Amino acid sequence: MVFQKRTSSEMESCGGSHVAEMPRVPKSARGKRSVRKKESQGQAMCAFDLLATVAGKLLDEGEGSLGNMSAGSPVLAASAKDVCVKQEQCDEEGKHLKNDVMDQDSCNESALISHIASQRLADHHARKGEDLNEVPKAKSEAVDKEPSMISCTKADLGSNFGAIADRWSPESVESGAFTGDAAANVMALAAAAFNKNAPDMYNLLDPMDVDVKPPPLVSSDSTGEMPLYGGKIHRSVSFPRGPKGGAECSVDRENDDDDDKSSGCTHSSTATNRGFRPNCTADQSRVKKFLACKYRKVAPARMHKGDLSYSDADRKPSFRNKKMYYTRQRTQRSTFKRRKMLDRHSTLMPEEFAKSNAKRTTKVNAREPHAASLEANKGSNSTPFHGSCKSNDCHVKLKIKSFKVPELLIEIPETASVGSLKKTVLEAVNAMLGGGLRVGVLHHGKKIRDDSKTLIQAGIGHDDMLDNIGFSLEPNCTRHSSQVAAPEDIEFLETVETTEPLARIAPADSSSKHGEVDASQELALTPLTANYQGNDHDSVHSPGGISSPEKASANSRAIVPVTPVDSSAGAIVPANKAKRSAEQGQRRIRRPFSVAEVEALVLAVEKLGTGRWRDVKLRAFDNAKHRTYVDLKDKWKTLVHTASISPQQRRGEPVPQDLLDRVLAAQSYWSQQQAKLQPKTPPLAEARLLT
DNA sequence: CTTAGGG
DNA sequence: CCCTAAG
Repeated sequence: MVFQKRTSSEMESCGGSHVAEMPRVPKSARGKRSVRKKESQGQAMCAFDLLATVAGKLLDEGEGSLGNMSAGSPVLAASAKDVCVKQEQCDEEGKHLKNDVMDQDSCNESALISHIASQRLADHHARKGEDLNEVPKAKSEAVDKEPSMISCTKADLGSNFGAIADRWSPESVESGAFTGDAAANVMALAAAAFNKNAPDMYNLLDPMDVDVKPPPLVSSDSTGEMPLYGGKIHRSVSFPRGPKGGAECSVDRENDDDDDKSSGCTHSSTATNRGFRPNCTADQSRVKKFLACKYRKVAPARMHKGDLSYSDADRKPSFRNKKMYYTRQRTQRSTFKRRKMLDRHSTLMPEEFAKSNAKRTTKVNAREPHAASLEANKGSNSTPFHGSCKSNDCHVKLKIKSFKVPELLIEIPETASVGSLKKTVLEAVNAMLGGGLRVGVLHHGKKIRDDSKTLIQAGIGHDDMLDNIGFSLEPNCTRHSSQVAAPEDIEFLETVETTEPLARIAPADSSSKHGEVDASQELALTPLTANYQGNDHDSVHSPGGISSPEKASANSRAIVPVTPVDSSAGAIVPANKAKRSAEQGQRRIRRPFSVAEVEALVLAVEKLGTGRWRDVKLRAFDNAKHRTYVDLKDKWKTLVHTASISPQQRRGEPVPQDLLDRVLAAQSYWSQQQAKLQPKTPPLAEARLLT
């Protein structure tokens, strides 16, 4: 039982209700990663799970607990304890279970807390003679099915605090989304209850290892914190505490999905559903070469299994399979990475790709994993090029009206709808673009391969018949052609929020100048894609906003690839074995952090502290496929630096001063925090040195 | 793989 | 951003 001891000071300042992040103590102190919370998944059911576990245990217990219950004693507490004891007794399985439960710890602390709180309240009232009937009854129900646990809570709450309940819809309870006010109220109540029943509370909390961490530097207030990138929404509620003006106690609540309807904070990027943002974010991030093999060896066929079970397991854990479930869960991460690597390593095995997609894709016909496969033809595809170039001086003016996409071969079942056809094509194109393209130049029908040649050398001059020149998009790039955005770029564009899915990739337009219309419509119509949009938009309206829809329609822009690919796009794989191998050594393109990103980063660091970059990533940039934790760390580094230099010396998109201030504040706070915990024998050591 | 730092 | 040593 990992029972993080509270610092006495923390106890005082927080009245025992403090739940904050644990600073990353020097490696060892923090324990193995196994204990690391799987923040990225199953957060919704964390609290749920515990309850479920309890319920399950209770069921197994049989009469014992039931009797307990009718007695009106804090069932939850009792059972929780029970579970613990039991777990300790049990061997293997028990351990797993226990660990797993703890694994989830912080994932949904507040959910637990609030739940507990309400439970407490209910108990409280029950003891006072109120709701005597209702409460026990609700509880017994709760033991039967986990869902009722929730409703029970709500019921209790409702009967006692109608006002709150009003704003606390079942959904919100379940998903953990409450409005700031409601949350505040609840939390206040919780706090009250907490104090009254502190001892009991501990019983509840301890087994959960409700992360006891030093107070976060800044606990977001009731306005709630809203990570910009996560698919989850962090709502923090802080309840007033003792005289100490220091850090606040905050219970951070991370809900993960579809909730938030009641929270009033709607943001495209928050409207995501975790189930859809699975592991497979076809991460383009760089992965060390060897790993791929390594992983492949380790878990060859596991992938599918894990993947497929993911959503299910995630949403509907079963008591019985708990062990299995968590095991899988644990596996997931590596699965994710694995996929990343496979991705990186050129081609994804069609099967896997398709399969994993089929799972999340509502559209892709499950029976037809290879709903669409395409093949781009190897050769270059000449393009209709309207060389309307006037020449003046030594400049050659070219006007490219459109590019022709390399030939694509698409297979789709006859039964497929036109919509899905469109989508498939779109995906195919995107996939291809994502796979990398290169621009070829044709002159008099001949390919000019030597990139170093000057135009003149190549024979392209003003007096040249410009009609003789042509461009082509070629699959399989060794992208050195600056013309085409690197896959990451594409991703970026896509994520930047623009809606144009892809502008004009089709042959010369025939009617509409806004080629993107079609595509975007398509996207919009596809729930699936819509989801991605939410998911993948890692940056929310970057202030410095890169692209705007209009931009895309500029006719000069022959190509504006915006790939919805990534994670889930389609069951298509660029047939052209886009060999990215060459790009192995390619430096990633530079993507300056937007203010929004910076803010998200700051927010996350304020809460998690420095030195937990992986967590920060997961928390605030989970959806930003680029932006590795190393990036975040680096960014923080530069932010700190930036903050410490004069504004005049800063470059790039100016970061709001207040953000920088927060950076400094957080930086110093956490470094202190670290210093405090670091020296295990600081006093002694120093003393010695001094003597 | 993650962290932490230097480059 | 990249690269690496450590853990």
